[in-house]
Amino acid sequence: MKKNYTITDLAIRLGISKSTVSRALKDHPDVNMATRAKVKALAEELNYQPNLLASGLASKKSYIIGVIVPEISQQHFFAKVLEGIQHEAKEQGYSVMICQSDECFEEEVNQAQILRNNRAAGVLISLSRETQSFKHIENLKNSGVPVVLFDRTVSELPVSQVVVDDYKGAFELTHYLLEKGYRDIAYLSGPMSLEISRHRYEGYLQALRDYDINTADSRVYECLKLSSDVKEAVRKMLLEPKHPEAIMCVHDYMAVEVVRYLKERNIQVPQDIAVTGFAGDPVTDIITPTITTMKQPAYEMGRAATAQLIKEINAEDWDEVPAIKKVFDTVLQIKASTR
Amino acid sequence: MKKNYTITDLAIRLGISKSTVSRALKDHPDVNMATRAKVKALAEELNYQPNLLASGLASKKSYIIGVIVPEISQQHFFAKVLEGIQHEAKEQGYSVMICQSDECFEEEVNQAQILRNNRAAGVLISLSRETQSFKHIENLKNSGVPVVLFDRTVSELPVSQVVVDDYKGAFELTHYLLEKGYRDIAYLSGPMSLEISRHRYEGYLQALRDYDINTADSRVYECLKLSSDVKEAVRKMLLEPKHPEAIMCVHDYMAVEVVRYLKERNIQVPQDIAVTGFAGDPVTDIITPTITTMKQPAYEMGRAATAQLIKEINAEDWDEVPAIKKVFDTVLQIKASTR
DNA sequence: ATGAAAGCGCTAACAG
DNA sequence: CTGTTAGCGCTTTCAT
Repeated sequence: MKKNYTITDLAIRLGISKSTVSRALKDHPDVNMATRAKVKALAEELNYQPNLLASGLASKKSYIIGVIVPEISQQHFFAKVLEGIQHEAKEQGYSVMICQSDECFEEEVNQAQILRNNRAAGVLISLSRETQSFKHIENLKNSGVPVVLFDRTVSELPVSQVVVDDYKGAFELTHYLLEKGYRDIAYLSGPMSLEISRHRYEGYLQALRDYDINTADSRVYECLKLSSDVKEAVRKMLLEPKHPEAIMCVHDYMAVEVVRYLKERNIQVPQDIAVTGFAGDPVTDIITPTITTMKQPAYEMGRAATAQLIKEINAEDWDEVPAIKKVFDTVLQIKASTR
Repeated sequence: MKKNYTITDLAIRLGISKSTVSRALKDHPDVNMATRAKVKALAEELNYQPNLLASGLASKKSYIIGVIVPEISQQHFFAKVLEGIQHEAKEQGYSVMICQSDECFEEEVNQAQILRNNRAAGVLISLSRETQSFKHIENLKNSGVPVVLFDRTVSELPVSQVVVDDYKGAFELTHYLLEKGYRDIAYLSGPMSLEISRHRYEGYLQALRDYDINTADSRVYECLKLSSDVKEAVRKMLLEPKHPEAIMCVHDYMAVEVVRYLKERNIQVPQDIAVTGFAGDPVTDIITPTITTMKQPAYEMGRAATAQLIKEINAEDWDEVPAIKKVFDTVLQIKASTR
């Protein structure tokens, strides 16, 4: 088991001081070309590996970006955002520490603390569906750790945010259905605790209103747990005298559930009932029928959030970089689940 | 912006020494109950947060487990393994630092180094498809960082491994097809650079041999890049005088591609050609027809790999914990893509 | 049961 | 351009 060499080791072998070694290694300007070369050569030879704990401790800087996402295995969106985050971070010399809250508030708080204790330079968060209190976010900021929220955010929070225009997305999607002649459009909402759920719902409502449709009549179901809630909601709809002409879902994975359930019940999509999703998950292209959806630019959101975070990390000396809100547009993808 | 309190701050306010505070905080046995209580109370009050960089540096210990996966957005398997890893790690008091190699060797080496420089306590790796050299893994071990490989491993490496019996899985799957009467079974392989690809291929071959089928005749295509390779391979098959009765795919995502392409060409699955996958990705239940596959216990593999890693981390004082190889069985899931 | 002191590996003034 | 000197915040003998 080989020893891990330190700058002191290098210094001794070269007969120079630690500081010079340290400077040489990080290409500090005022260090003689010759010595720099010597140091680097030896470092290479001995396979010197800097101890980032030590350097972080001494410099009070770190190159780790923490990320907290609700989950990664159900929603392709998050996986794709992570890809964007990692690419942007890497390009700017940062590493990424990914944590999952499992949609659990307590766990989110926990992860935030761990990230903070590991002295992450900054943290990116997409809120769990349970999150209603934001002390953990304040704590981070108060400790000097910049935070950028993405996708699942809370507008009022004084932190930068990277989102999609959920209201507009849902509005446009509903509008599209209305133009196509659908009138009786049911809506499967996500948990109203999430701002994005509320925004999408609002967009849906407004579009209906623009068509003078009495929204009081429209069927809206809030689905918390996945599969069971969705099936239950659809089952109820089908019991009513007249089933809806279309079912809008707050998320692709719900739309998938709906389509599967309708198929099970031998109801044709879109002939009998149309279905739409939201997110642009690849699965919407795989299922039969393919599902009309609103694509979110996940990868770009990840990059943007990270770029902003790093900006705040760097600017931190002169504190108070204004919190920005970056809003991406969604793109309507018309597929076979609507006609 | 609040100050981050240190144990020194606590010590001064309580009029006791740093060491006592340190001990009290980590429930060291020989520290008076009363003082311990006082310390903890103050820590709570001031919202003291330990600096893990400092403690890691001083103790030469860390509670971070590094993970390197090829990617997370395409294969549900990896996302699920990560879930298992995180749960197990959390239960044992570890945090997880996830990195993606993006199927790129250079990046994998890079991430390994970053993890090492951040003094990860141990590292879990699933190899990129490019990886042919293993110096980065030796480097980790040589630096005293235990490594456990999972899924994409290399048997010869002297490190613990957590895998599925790929040979057996493919063998059984092929056997199942043969029993069902299929004889002309084409095979879409993954990159032969990966051991799992080779093992699955071997299992396929052996099953054919057991049925006295001339394997020289069987059509095998190695697919490297996803979509294009798969389509090309299937296109070729269809140009031949007689198309295969079944197409086995090394992975569910390939099977999905195949099914989509066959549908595009108006070829019935399974009536004209049967298709099978491997992994047990949820998408195999969503696509029409649903795809027969071999389920891998991803979550359990994640947990097992992590448990083993932590065992090695802890045992490390008395070095040379024997490297183990944990082999999980796969489960055949018969669905609509075969009859 | 507690304190003093040394040091983990590195950075960063400050001198020269 | 380079060396000296202090720490960063915490752990850990070794005394007491």
